Amino acid sequence: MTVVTRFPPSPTGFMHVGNARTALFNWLYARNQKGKFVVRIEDTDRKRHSEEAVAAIMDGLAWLGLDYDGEVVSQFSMMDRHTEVAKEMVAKGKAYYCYCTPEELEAMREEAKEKGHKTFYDRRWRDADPATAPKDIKPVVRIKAPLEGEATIHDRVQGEVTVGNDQLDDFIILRSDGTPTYMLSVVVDDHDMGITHVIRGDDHLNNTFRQKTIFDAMDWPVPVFAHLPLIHGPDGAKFSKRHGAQSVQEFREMGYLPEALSNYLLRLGWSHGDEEVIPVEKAIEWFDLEHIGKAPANFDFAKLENLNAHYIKVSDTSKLLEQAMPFFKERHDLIPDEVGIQRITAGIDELKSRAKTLLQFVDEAAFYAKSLPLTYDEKATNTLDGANDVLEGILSAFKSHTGAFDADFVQTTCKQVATDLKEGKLGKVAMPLRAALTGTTVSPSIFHAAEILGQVESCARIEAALAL
RNA sequence: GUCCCGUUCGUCUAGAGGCCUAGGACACCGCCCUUUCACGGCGGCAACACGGGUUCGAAUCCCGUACGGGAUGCCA
Repeated sequence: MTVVTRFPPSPTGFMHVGNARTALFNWLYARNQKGKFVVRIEDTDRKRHSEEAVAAIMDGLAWLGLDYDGEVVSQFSMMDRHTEVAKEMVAKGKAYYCYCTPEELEAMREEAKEKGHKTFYDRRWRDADPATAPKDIKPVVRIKAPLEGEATIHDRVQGEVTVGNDQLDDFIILRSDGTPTYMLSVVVDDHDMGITHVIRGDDHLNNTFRQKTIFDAMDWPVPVFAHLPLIHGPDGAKFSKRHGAQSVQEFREMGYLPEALSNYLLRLGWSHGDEEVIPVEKAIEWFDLEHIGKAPANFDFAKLENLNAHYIKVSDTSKLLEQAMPFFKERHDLIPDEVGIQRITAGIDELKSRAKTLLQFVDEAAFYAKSLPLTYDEKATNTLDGANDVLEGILSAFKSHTGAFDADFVQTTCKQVATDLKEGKLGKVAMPLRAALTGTTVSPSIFHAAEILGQVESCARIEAALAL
């Protein structure tokens, strides 16, 4: 049997990291099992539906590298089929029309709550005579849930879970306007699409028992279920905007690499012994349902950042540069030209090893691509202040130099100037040079940076700093 | 209220009755490297929620308590 998993987002306008993780787990399981991974947009609620919202989901999937099989299914487009199934259930005596108004239902719930009972619908129309139906009320269709006994599901994560049937009410499968509810649509679609494994958030665990009654009523095989615990914010509360970021697009904007986010999300709740850094090929090879944890996990930005630093280090240079381009524009109003890119590439190892995010990477690489006049931050200005003797010393040595202009030469020069002017304190020389060359006080090895900038550009930058 | 699920270092986790003096990673602290900030290397701090069982032996099995989370919609 071919495994078929699914990702069924409702189009909310962005892709929540929790959703992203669910998608990732489904995708990994399908790929591990050489099965199929399908995407179905849960757009039956037309009020919420919009093309942009769908696009945001697809964008998130693409960014994370989660490719799907077949066409994206719109649940809305399957509506006739859902309605048909509901009618069939009525015909088979598995469901019935209920003429209660929302107001009546509300009153029912209120009363039950006061008496401390379950706030269930009291099933007053379950066995009522259809002849007594009011003509002016459009009915809903309710399922006939089993009245006694208990139901058990064998969840691959949660284990065996049993709930008494007295906990299930006759929930609505068709609204009074004739549209199907989520509970019906999921089951019909999962069946029709041949979904074999339902991997989703454990907020659906209770719903599973409701859905099972539909599968049973239609005599359809029940898929394998695996309910993942939810992700919480760093403080243990529900993960939301106030924690800094909640959608994958926000993480992208913060300079995280998709590989890092997906590796992080994978380890949040799933493990493979002591493995921490798990490239996607290994993830596919190793992924299973058995090692998914049962406890909810708190999101930790520091650990994500650490993984991100790792993936920046090992990432392909041209790919990294491509991803960094928008950030150069955004943060430095800079579009690195050919020379800039050459210099950045020459210094890429240091740049990579220092950056935790693409934002940091861009900030530290920008000086290579900038042209005069540079802007100097406050610390750089202070460092430059009163350092003209040092800069002049370096400048004259640079200008009269005729051999290879490399890091060794620059370092030797700085040491000489330090000996001559600063009692051998290299920092007193290297820092002003750094400020002059980069406009900041933090950068990779300034000796190496000078080599990359070259003799001409280095001299020009020193002269510019002297002219301040 | 009722039902369901969960609980190992600050955080993510390993752990399937003896391998546990509880392992790894991140964070944190210290040292080394060093022109800055990082990277890197080495070392350190730090946990089985609580109470009862079962067993020769329990982080691992059972029961209870506490604390978290979820469900209880003509939302998905």
